Amino acid sequence: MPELPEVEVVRTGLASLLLGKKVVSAKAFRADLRYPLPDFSLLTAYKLQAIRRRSKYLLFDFYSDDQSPKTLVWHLGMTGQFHVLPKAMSGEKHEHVRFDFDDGSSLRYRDARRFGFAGLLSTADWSQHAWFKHLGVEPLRDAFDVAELLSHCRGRKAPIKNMIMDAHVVVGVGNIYAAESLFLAGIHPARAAGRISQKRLSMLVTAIKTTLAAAIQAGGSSISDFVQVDGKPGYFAHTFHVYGREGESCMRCGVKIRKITQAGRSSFYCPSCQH
DNA sequence: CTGAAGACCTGCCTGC
DNA sequence: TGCAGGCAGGTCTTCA
Repeated sequence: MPELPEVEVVRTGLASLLLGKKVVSAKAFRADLRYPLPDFSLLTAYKLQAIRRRSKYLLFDFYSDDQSPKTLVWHLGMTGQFHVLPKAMSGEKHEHVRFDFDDGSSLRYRDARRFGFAGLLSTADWSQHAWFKHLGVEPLRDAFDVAELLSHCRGRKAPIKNMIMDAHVVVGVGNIYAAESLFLAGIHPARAAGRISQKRLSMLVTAIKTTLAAAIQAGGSSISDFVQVDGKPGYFAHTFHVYGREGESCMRCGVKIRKITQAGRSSFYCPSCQH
């Protein structure tokens, strides 16, 4: 389900419901998702102190009075969903993990395609884990600027779309927001990254920040099966400029939107507005 | 090193 | 109505 904005919306939703609660029990209903799952029962009697986000990962910080702090790391893959439901409510289809808290609420993880994954790490050194060690900058931070992007693009022949979707370069930009950002910046998705002027890369940096921030503001736009943490369907209608609009008219110039395949993924663009 | 392609899974939509 | 085929938000591994 998620690109960065959706993960951020899930983060704030879960934080509003669960911070300060103590884990009474925690268990998985299968041994693995994408990777083997950790022993969630180790979190019993821990309290949830904070929920952070790095890239598309959620970081749940737990503490206890007599044991060292732990950080539960979670990636939602393509179809992962967290719901907070009453403890008594029965499990849903594809529910793989549940955490019960001391106030009677219950956090459930569903994931039809099981591309999600989780790990239980020490709070002191989670960032040294292989999942995080080589990640690029956060797109909404000041550290993501034209100099940073230029340093990765210089001399590269790979298409710019692949470059901005590469988590070593900048994190959190998925297929949908890559397409939308490139439209806003007027850059063709297949253009070689090393052959784009600094001025246009600068516009791209701004477009990525604007697009992601707007999507977070809208409550996480994109996904047809996006569901809010209270379990209610939470599909926020959102009009994209190019994503999913093959054959329809460009909102800016009227020319028909085209679709191509890059690195096995669909790319949408306006042949008149993007070069 | 770079870049492309395949793999992991299930659900849903399209077309015959 | 049934069923094969294609496609889907992400990431990692393999191969040329």
